[in-house]
Amino acid sequence: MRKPDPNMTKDKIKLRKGLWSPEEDEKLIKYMLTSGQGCWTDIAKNAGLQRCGKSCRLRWINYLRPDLKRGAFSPQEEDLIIHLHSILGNRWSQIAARLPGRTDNEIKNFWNSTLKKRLKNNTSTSSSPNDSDSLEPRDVEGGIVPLHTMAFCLDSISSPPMLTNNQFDPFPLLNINNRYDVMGAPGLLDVPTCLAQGGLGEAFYGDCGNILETGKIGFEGDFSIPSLESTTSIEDNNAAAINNSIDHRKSNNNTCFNSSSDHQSIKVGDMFGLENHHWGGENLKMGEWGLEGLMDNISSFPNFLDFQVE
DNA sequence: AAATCGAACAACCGCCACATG
DNA sequence: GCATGTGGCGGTTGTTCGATT
Repeated sequence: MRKPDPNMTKDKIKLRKGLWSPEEDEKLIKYMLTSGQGCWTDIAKNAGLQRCGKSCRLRWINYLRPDLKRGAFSPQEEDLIIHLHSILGNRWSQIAARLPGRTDNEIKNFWNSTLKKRLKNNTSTSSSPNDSDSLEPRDVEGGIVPLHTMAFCLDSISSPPMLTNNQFDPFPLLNINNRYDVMGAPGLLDVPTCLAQGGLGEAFYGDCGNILETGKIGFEGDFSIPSLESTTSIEDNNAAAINNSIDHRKSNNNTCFNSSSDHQSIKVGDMFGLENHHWGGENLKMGEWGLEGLMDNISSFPNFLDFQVE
């Protein structure tokens, strides 16, 4: 972490609360995309925002970040959320990490407002144990947990795409060369940590960020992600992401996930330039209940390659 | 047209872990 | 070891907006 700023308490100004205005959004976006470095308190100050750093961070992560996908959840995403929740419980950040372009807040809201009720209705007659807010993971041995889902979640990504010098990287968590994070502490986060914290959800470029498929893990269906190298350069992606970030307040009608034809499938190994590499450095809190061990078992699970949406 | 209600979403709050002096 | 600042997370509350009456 960063050392405390001794000036922090001196010039206390009245901090705004509540909804963000478009002007505030614009300020934050511009600052983040031009010089988004430093701790969030500094960012808030330097961007000319009368907001606390925490508020800026939340606004950026949940709403302004260029790689966010907006719009309704697809049936595949819903299914995945349900599956993941059955395994992970209310660990929204970890669930979000497995849903590219989605935030924990978004998923949490979706769960609380929609899925929970739907499951409740569906299970009101069957009294399925799956309907719960329990933080406890389901019993894998009982065969309820879809192991293929877990396999999708936790397969490793080894190395991020490289950017050349002076390229702005709106997703610096992935930039192993620069190795600074949005919060601005150089080298604060190494890549495995980034992936552990941000996970796949923050690991993909493009405004759609559809779910990956690897050589080992894939989906049958509409899941794919745009290739980094296929149709656009990284700079193009960044520019598009910037534009998208500024524009998406006006039109939140992305239809990602709905059209597989728009995207090319990509293997993670290709994407990151490595094959058959398993990254095992995630300091998983999940390990609290033996998820790592679970994953070891999953790799031998016969059907874990397939994700079938009923 | 106005009032009411509920769903969906945005943002805040409190807690915790971690880094630093 | 302690105090402090910061980031991250999950729970909760507040706000907006469309549907219904």
